[in-house]
Amino acid sequence: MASVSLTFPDGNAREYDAGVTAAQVAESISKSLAKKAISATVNGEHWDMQWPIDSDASIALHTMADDEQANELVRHDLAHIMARAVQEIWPDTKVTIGPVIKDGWYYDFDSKESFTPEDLSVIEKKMREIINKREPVRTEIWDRARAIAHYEANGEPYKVELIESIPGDEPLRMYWHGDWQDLCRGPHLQHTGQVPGDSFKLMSIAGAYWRGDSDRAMLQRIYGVAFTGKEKLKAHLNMLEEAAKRDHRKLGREMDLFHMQEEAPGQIFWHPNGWSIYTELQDYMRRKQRAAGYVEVNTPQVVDRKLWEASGHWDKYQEHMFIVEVDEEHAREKAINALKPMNCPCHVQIFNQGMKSYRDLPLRMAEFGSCSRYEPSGALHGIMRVRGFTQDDGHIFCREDQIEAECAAFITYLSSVYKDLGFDNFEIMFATRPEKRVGSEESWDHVENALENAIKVAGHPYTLDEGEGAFYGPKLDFKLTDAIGREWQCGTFQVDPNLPERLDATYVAEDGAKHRPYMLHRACLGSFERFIGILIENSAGKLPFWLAPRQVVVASIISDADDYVHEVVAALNAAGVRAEADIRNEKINYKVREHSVGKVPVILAVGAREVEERTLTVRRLGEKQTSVQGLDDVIAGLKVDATPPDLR
RNA sequence: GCUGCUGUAGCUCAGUGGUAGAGCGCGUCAUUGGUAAUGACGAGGUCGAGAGUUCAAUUCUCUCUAGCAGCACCA
Repeated sequence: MASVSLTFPDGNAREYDAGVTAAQVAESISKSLAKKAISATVNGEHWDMQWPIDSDASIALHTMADDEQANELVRHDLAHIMARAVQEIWPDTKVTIGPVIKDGWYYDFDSKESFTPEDLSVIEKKMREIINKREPVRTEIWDRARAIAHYEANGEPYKVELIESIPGDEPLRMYWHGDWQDLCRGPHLQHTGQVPGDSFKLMSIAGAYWRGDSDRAMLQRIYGVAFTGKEKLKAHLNMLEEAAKRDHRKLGREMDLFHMQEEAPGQIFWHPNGWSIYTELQDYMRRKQRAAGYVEVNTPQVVDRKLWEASGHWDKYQEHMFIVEVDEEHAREKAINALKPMNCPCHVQIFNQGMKSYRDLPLRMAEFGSCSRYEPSGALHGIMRVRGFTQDDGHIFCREDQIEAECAAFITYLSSVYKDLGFDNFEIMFATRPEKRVGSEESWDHVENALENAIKVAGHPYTLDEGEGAFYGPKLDFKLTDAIGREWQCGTFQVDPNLPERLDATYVAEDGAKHRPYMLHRACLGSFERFIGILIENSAGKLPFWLAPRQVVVASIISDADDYVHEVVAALNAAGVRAEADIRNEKINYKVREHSVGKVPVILAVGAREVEERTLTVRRLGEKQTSVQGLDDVIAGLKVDATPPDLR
């Protein structure tokens, strides 16, 4: 019999009969390892304990201590165990797919009856029973005809469809957890008892389209989370609780920032506190973009369809547009307009006024552009996804040879803004030419190179998103990471030769002839609405002092201090600090609690001592400790805190 | 838009086929207190909108609307 040489992580090699399984290898080392082992890595591939090894290879055996492999297996086995549990409880249920995702797994089912949240604990209980049976997991390779016949006989049409979409030469692997069987690439654990029964939880039920296609059947998806130990599950559930506490919709109410109501779905009523954040942020952005060489413009909200037809939006984007029909009493013709969903066509109109010379390029045009988009109702989410929003929009009109420098400058600008706003980490996604595209290969080469070079000059790591660019040009998307590890796509940089063409934008070059400029679409925050939502959740409502709507409350302890309170408030306001007096007839404990809940960063308490000594007792949000400081020192310090980062 | 769930006082939520309750908040009064809730009293609701069933609907049914979770979209 042929033999194979297996090399272990410590560098030692051992000979085995060809076709040896990882389980047999583990057995040859020790009984306890054979029991504890969950899988192997063979030549870099995650390997089931049952799979045979036919040629020389490197091998590493895994136990539950190897988090990466253990998580994958536990979650994947739980997907199968859950599907088995569901089919045992509701035998008519048809199974589809159940992949591992971040922190857990899901499985999609087709079932006549809809699952309820109460069903989750029933399913969980059944899953634990299956785990406790410690039934073996086994696997076989089947040919297609047998597999299809099997699933047809069992009334599992989705599995049949899946098999038919798998390339013909690929072997089909079948897995059994006890008697329950599923088509699966593997690997899996050795038996169901290897799944820790106390480290998973079914989370929710939701609809999901078969194969992610909104034209196909709606299935029922059950989500679960799972880890290798119960402490890790607990930590995860705590994190979810923390995220719920930070929810901008909850904080928006508690801090009295904004509200939304039924009469204006997807649009925001900004209250004084929220609008203070908004205008502070906008003032900051205005200074930043002016410093970056932009001119600011403003364009109309209601624009005749003719312009949208010319730009192509009428054709491609109409279902997302608010159409405004004006039927004036004596008008012969009904005017049909649309609220602008984007600012770009309007910016081209400004560019097109008068003759532009190559000397005018690059022309950087910015607008805090209010856009209205009829987003699908299910897409709306607090102030993060709305129908009326304002972009920190900008368009750079330039020549092809200016793209690289403009892109590099934008990355610098964006880094500086994100850093000022408390986000040190962001990721760049570089989306390149898609299959369906316009323009010459040569021009795509140039433009893609320009973007790639710009990223390299910035020295920033990036991820290639191949084939995901627009049909007319490549783009960069900027994703920032918040305080609890969530990612948000905010900034974008897109190269567009198409719209200048459609709207006939030209400039006169050195040769005296008219040429087509490129148009670079770019946004840094994305929209003020979404970005403020992210700021709120990132800071859990404890915004940096300069952005906080209510910066200081001066609270009296006794009414004899009222005059001094007013004096301090006036002095702070004169120094550019948003301060207010709280001279209500309440105890200081009550005032401290109320303003702490309201996320006011600084509370200045004033009693007999402070009046006497002209001092203030300073308490910062989140700190138990207070300190007594002189009036002038406090004002000077807070004046600095209240200064936006770009003005310090 | 699709699947499922939800809509009761400003907020968080109980509850019922015979037109409603709690806590917090709000108002009034008393209390002048030293860093996360002083006490008493009081006001406050077309029970999301419309239709149907019923002697009677906040409760049951349907339609609409808005929100929530996910999907599909996306700044």
